[in-house]
Amino acid sequence: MAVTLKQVAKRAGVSASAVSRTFTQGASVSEKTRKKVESAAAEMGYSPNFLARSLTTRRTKMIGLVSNNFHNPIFLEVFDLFTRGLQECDLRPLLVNLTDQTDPEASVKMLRQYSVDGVIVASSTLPPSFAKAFRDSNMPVVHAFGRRSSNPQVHVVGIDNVECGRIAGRELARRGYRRVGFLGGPAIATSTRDRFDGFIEELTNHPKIEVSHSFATAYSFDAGRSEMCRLLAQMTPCEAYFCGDDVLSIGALSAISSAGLFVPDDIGLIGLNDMEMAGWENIALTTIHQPIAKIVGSAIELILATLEQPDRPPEARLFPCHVVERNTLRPTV
Amino acid sequence: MAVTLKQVAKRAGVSASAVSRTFTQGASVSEKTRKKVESAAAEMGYSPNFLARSLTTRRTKMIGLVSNNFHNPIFLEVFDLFTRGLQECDLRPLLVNLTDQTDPEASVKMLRQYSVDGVIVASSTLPPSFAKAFRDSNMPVVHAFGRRSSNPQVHVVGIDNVECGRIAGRELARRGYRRVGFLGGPAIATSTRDRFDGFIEELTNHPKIEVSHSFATAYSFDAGRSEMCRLLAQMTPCEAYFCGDDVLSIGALSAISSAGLFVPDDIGLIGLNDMEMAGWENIALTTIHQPIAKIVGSAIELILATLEQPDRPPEARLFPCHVVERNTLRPTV
DNA sequence: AGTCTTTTTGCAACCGGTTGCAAAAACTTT
DNA sequence: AAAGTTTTTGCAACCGGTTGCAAAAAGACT
Repeated sequence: MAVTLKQVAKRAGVSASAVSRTFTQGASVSEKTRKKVESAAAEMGYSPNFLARSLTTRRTKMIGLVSNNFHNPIFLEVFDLFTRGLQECDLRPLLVNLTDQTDPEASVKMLRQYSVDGVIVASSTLPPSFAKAFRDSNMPVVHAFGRRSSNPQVHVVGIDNVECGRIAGRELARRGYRRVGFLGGPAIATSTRDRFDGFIEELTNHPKIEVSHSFATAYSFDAGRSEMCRLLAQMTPCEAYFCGDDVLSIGALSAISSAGLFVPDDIGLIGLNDMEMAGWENIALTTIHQPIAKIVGSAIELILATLEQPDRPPEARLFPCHVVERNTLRPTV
Repeated sequence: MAVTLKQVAKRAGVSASAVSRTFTQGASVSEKTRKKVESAAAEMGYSPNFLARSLTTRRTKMIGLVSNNFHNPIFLEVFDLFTRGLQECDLRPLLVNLTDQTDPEASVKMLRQYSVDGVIVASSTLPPSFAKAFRDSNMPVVHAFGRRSSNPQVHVVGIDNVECGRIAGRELARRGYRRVGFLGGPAIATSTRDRFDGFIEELTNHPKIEVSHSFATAYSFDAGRSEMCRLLAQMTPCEAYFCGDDVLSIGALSAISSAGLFVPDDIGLIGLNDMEMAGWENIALTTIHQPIAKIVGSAIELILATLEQPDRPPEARLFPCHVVERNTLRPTV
């Protein structure tokens, strides 16, 4: 059906190689034959078949984009940034939705079968071993929003979740809260654990502050809401909570107002991410800003570099985060 | 690097064809050679290269998923459903983010170069001609969330936007509002126009109701918020508004409460989509439910059918919508 | 055991391109 | 004009598979 190189060659009265060369960067073709080929190609509506080409060049310009966060609105921003960024580099994202499955094997196999040039794992909940499975199968891989491990095996781009926990702890202490809580995401998620560790660590510097914690079942509105409902039903809820991320915070916010309480007067809340929605005027969440665009940009940059140089030693790029003050924490005392 | 069919053939002591046949459905291989091949393949970690295969089979099992709605949270649900659904059918989504570009040419070319088996256009704002460009280039295509046109050229799956406009009009009339407004999405979007037309049409049945309208610049929170701010600054805002979609409604909601007004007491609001967020307790938007999962499922079904039978006549599948009552319209009089 | 069927197998051509290599063509230089 | 140099060209092999076809092997039947 589609026009092939050979047909163009015939029409232009040249060899197949000549046609191929006109369509490959930096190949040697005279201006004269190039013109002939180009006009023949234009008349016939020819454009080269990338997959056939990839067979010999060993480059498909496809990147596997693997994620399991399809319920956190921040990931729409993430996908937007990734797809735009990749397209600008002339790469095509092959999207893989892991749903609930956390075993990399099937994805590794599938992405190998499609010969993707590299893989970006975009998830804050998957363990480093997940990304490593791609590496072990000889694919360039970058884990975006991943966890930096002590001896890194794959490229990681993200934030220092432990430090974010500290920042949150410091911020609550600074505001004079005396009973604070950690309302985390799923307890198995690496990001949750790290944020928790940092939070606890920071608050050991403030021995007078009472700290408690609990975990929601997912990074989602509903999970945040129901966990906060549970907490409010207890004898003594905390004065302020550090929520695992913004969408949990928004769920918590909803639970609090349903209980007839007010933020920040009755209960303080600080989130993490600074997703678009956190800035919406009817939410106005005080939160820790995660520089998503930088993370995504850097992940793309890193995957590109790794395509050039596959055995580049694994690198961890962590970006600093900062508090964005809005209306869910009381003013400093 | 990767293991090839030939290597497996050698190891198993059979011909290349034998190996190929063990990995193709319904090919004729004896149990004995199949076993030999399978164990050799397992030892060497072989799995067939899909792209090389596609060269002869003319099937890549890749589907282009083209969208321009990366700022409306409902599209995260849409992408989740599409990716899951396609994966279940053993198809891979190659994601294309159109950003602001509305010219299909580049996407058509690119997806042809990658030999995708079919294309799903997921957008409520692109015109039918966009999807048609793929059809014209001989690719099976389904336009999800698209507009049904009088003589359909491509498959369309979605809702009847005109009817939705009518439903909204009817609902506002039923509640006894006397001055109502249409706060639409971008005026060029087909969905906006259709919803508008239906709304107006319905309200001509109620000559005593005053109707006005305006358009936001995008289907986004900010656009909804600023348009509603503008409306509230006018002499006489309406008693109730039909917003182009939920995310616009939520923006409008925010503007209203910033102005110190209350919903539904001072102003009524009805949205469209019934996205997850509309049900969040602190939003509780009365809205028209669009059956997204059905639309996506049906779009996938239709693209599958079209892969089998490419010249299947274009079909329009429109699903009925209904009002979901929450807290943003006053009770019926 | 010999003949006829059916199943399995390998050969070779092909899918749509790229690329090393040597020959041909186009320039330079003397 | 001949020789030397550089650029352009086509041939043929290859990338990793699939598939039509005819030959070989296996099974069924006298």
